[in-house]
Amino acid sequence: MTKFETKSVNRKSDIISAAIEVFAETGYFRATTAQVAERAKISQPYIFRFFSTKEALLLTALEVSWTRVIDSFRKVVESASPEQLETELIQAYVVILESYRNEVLLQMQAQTIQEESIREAMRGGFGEVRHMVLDAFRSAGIPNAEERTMLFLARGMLCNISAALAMPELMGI
Amino acid sequence: MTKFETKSVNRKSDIISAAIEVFAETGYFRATTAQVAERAKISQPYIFRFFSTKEALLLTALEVSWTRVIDSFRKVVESASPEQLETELIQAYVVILESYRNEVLLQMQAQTIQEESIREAMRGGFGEVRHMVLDAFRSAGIPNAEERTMLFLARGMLCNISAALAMPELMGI
DNA sequence: GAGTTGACTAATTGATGAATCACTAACCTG
DNA sequence: CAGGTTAGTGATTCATCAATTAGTCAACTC
Repeated sequence: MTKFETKSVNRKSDIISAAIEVFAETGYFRATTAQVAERAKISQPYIFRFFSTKEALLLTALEVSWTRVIDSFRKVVESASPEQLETELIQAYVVILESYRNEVLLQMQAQTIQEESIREAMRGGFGEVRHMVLDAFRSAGIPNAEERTMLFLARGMLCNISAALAMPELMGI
Repeated sequence: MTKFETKSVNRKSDIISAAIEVFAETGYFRATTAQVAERAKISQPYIFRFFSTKEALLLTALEVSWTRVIDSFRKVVESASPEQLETELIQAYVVILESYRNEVLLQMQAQTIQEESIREAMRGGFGEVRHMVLDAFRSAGIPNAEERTMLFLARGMLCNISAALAMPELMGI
């Protein structure tokens, strides 16, 4: 592990973190690569050493944000008792909403981008979460697992909006 | 009603309709006023006779889209029987999702725009819908009206995502 | 310690966009 | 029909952005 490699890896994740912040705050299309670079404390062209296009950076940022949710839920699924499963999943999501608000805001933005590569990434992330929750509900012997999964996801999406618009009256958790 | 006034009104609503389409398809920040003008079959500068800024046009487009939902729900609330209330509200929303997809996509975009004027418009629209549904559920004697309203809204938001990402497996209606 | 490699940036490019300006043509009114 | 008003546009402005190029400098290699 040379000094170079270490820096390089850090730079890449610096850029991703900066991109998540700037994209979430400003909006992906309005945000500029110069703003991302400034936040990451590098020069603007240097972003393109790690990401061939701005869109490639967005896709990586989305992957990070979905991994956050999926890993968090997986831990709950692997450890929670059947009775506590749904409660703990909800708690895990609340933690994400509070600690990684920008990642959620970025996912919400990406939901409306009509670009096939991005829609694919979003379908992938959403589908994986749904599948994991559904399997977990079934394994826990929860009746109407299909319906309960849908309601769980639906409440999550309403929480997103509640957080994004600062409407606490919608946060029914 | 002179010929002038009539034309002028038509132009304005032409522009709004075009803006809803173009903003929804392309994304508000990426979409250009030239694209909106082309869709409305007018010149680009002429947009600014009716809307002082691009953002003013967005706000008007959002108002139109919220009016669509609110008027539609009001009709249901004023006519439906207590037993059929929720079912008919859901049906009304499905119609909107199918017939005015672009307006819904625009609302979804606006949910993530961190600009106070836009957040205010979104809070206003969302709040009015919530209030109307909650009152109607209470008037209909539905138990746990608060909770049922939340679930109704939550399912609606999941339907939006299902439609936006083309994930029919999420459409649980 | 000459030469190579890797980290990083300044300067530039070629497009593009919101908004303004200056204008024409049609219409309407007295 | 003269003077004023409305509908509408071409051309321009000034700013901005993603991406490229060409390069600097420090560190490692042998």
